[in-house]
Parts: sequence; C-alpha cells; structure tokens
Amino acid sequence: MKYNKDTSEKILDSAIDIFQEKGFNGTRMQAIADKAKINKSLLHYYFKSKDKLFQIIIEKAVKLFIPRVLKVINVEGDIFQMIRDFVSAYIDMLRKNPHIPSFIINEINNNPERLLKLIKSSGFNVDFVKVKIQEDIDKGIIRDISPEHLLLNTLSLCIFPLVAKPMVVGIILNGEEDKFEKLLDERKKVVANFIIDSIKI
Amino acid sequence: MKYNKDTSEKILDSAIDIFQEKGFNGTRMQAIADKAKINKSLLHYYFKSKDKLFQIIIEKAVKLFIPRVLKVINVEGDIFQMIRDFVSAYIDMLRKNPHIPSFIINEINNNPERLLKLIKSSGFNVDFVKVKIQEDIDKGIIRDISPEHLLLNTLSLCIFPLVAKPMVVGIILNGEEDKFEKLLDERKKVVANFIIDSIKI
DNA sequence: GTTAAGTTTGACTATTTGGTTAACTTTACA
DNA sequence: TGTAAAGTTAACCAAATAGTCAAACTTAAC
Repeated sequence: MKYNKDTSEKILDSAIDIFQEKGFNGTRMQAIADKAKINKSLLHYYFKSKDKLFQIIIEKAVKLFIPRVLKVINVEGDIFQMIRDFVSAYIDMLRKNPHIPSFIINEINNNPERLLKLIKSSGFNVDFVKVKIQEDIDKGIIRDISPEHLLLNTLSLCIFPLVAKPMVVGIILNGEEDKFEKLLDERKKVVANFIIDSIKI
Repeated sequence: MKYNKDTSEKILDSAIDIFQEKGFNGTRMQAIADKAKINKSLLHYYFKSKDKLFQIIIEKAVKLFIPRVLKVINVEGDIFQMIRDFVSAYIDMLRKNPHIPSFIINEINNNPERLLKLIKSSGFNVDFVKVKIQEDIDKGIIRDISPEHLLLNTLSLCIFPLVAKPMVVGIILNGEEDKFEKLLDERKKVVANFIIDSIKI
C-alpha cells in the first residue's frame, strides 16, 4: 500500500479552499489540517512542505480550469453566437468557483513565471480564436478591431466583476449584497450584447 | 520637537511600496525598515504596530486615489467625450501606480469591511455618474443600458488588464512582454471606442 | 497469529517575526 | 553649557508557525 488516497484527497480539498481564500501567506498548515480533520503531521507526510502543497494546488486549479475554458469556445459557427455562449458559460463557471479568479490574480502577481510555465506546458493557446476574429473581420461580418483587444475586452468584462466583488457591491450596488447575484445573471446577456453591439457593422 | 517628519516619511514611502507588492501577510516589518534604511524599532516608535501602519497606508492610498478618480469624471459635457477622457486619464493613472489595482483587489477580498468603510467615509459615491447616464438614455443620446452595468463595464475594461498583466502577456501577447506598454497605449482609444460603439444609437 | 509495511499521532524543535526595553545620541533651549 | 525631551539603536522576548521524529496504531500478506 502506498499512501491513503482518501486522506490526501481530504487534504487537497481543504487546502484548495483555504489557499484560495487566504492566499499563501495567510494560510496556516494547522488550518488545513483542522478543516480536513486530520493531524497536521500528515500534511508533511503526504506533501513534504507548504510550498510543495501550494504548488500542487495551483497546478490542479489551472489544469481544471483551462480545459473548461477551451470547451466553451466554439469557433465553428456564428461569431455572435460564439460570444453569447462563451460569456454565459464562462460567467457561470466563474460563479461556481468564486475564489479562483482572485486566487489566480494574486498568484500571478506574486510569481508570474511559475503560473505562466504551467499554462504553457498545458498547451493552452488562444491563437485559433484570434484567427477566427480576423477571418470575420475580413469577411465583413464584424468591424475592424484588433483581435487581441477584443479578446482582452471579453475576458475583462467577464472576470473583473467577480474579482472585485466586494468593491462592486460597496460602490456600484451601494452595499446591497443580495443584488450581486442578480447582477451576475443579468451580465450573461448584458455583456454579450455589449460586445456584439460594439463590433457589429 | 515631536517626531521626525523625515523618518516617518521614509517609513511611509517604504511601507506603501512593500505592502502594495506583498500584501499585509506577505510584508515583513524588517523589510520595511531595511528599505527605509532605519532601525526596525522606529517603525513601532512612530506607528505602534503593523496593523496601525497598514491602516494608515491604506488610508493614504484611498485618500490620494479617490479625488483623482473623481477629478477625471466630467459629467457636464458630452457623454462620449466624458468616456474618452475618463478612460484615457484612468488608464494613465493606473499605469503610474501599477501595484495599486491588485493591492486593492487583494485587500478587499481579505478584509472587505476595512477598505469599504474607508472608501465610504471619504464620501466617495458614483450616483452622479449613474444619473448622467440615465439622463442621456432618456434624451435618446445613447441606447438603453443599465447604468450599473455600463459603469462596471467601463471599470472592468480599464482595470482588469493591469491586474492580470502577466496573464495578458503570457496568453494574449504570447509572452512578448515588451508589447504590453504598447497595448495599454492603444487601449486608451480602443476601450473608449469599444464602449462608445456599443452605446451610441 | 506474526510480521512488515504503511499510516497516524502528539510531543517536540527551529525559525520567523511582531513587538519591547533599556541604554545611548542628538537636539532644543533655558 | 546643562539638561530634559526626542530620536535612535541593538539586544532581547514571546508568540506563532512550519517542520521533525519516534512511538503507537492499522492493515494486508503470508
């Protein structure tokens, strides 16, 4: 027998929650152990050190996320429908993992190389989207706009509100927290329309 | 004599840099002292504790930032010009303080109340912008869109690329870091046009 | 049942780090 | 110029926390 799958799963589940919520420096090994209801020594038995555990958590988060993102991009059909589908699916995905965006933002600012290496090694690439955009510009389906900017705009509109949730609630929604979920729901349509209205001819 | 202005300035200057870069938990008092080239005890002599120092840093950052933001919003004239001016000035402002956006994002996710209280107590409020947007919708100058969403879209498009810089470089610019500054420059026009194209009638 | 390998535990250690203290130096000014 | 207050320093302290270890326990194989 080599390693108890159950225990290491419990550790990973707890660790991902706490790292995502508190960041690397804010996370206590004891807190992970408590949440997993195991002895703290087991963390080291299974994962050697805090750094190693964190590394594995990041890797899992990225590898879980990237295929999902790619899956909701469908460049085969109508670009307007592609935008609607992507925005809707992406916002839904982010809502289900509300801590992931700020976790990644945080991590990427602390250690850009590590995360970038990971992303690249996972074969993630958006060139096919850029190509699709450029094709539709050439065909006269959408107005002339840099594919890079259009892509970045789309991601910004989807991701930022979740990353900045407390600020959105505090400043834009005047503290009415309960309106946030409604706002996100609306955004699935609003954002798609906002983009489409901007690029259609 | 009551307190050496020079020393406390040096401390604040160093502290703001390090807190912004590393966050509260990632910051070491010793690191602040080293950067300021003073003895660590002086931090406590002048600011009592890490928490107090942090509080003051946030307060300074917020009080410096908010008036600048408000200053570049001019609701008196043409809404399209208002958008152009705001986007351009805001992106420039963020570029000059590249750590501020991710610092705020992090901070507000770790301890929402603290930062929000400060922002609110400073009298920051965006209702006047919402009113202006609604007026121009009613006048038929721009299409019907929720003021909250338009505001949030604008902020998302300006702030997100800076918060996620390493990801933008890695994924959208295929690792060509030197293109990032050019991208930001372009964005001053691209984002304004993107918004205007979307809301004009 | 015995054994050996894998797993779990609590007590312990080393280090990091925010904070204190007391001695020293400089400055203001009577 | 004497002295008291302000400013500065190094040495130290206590708490927090990552990491270690040996003993105890569990499981599976024979």
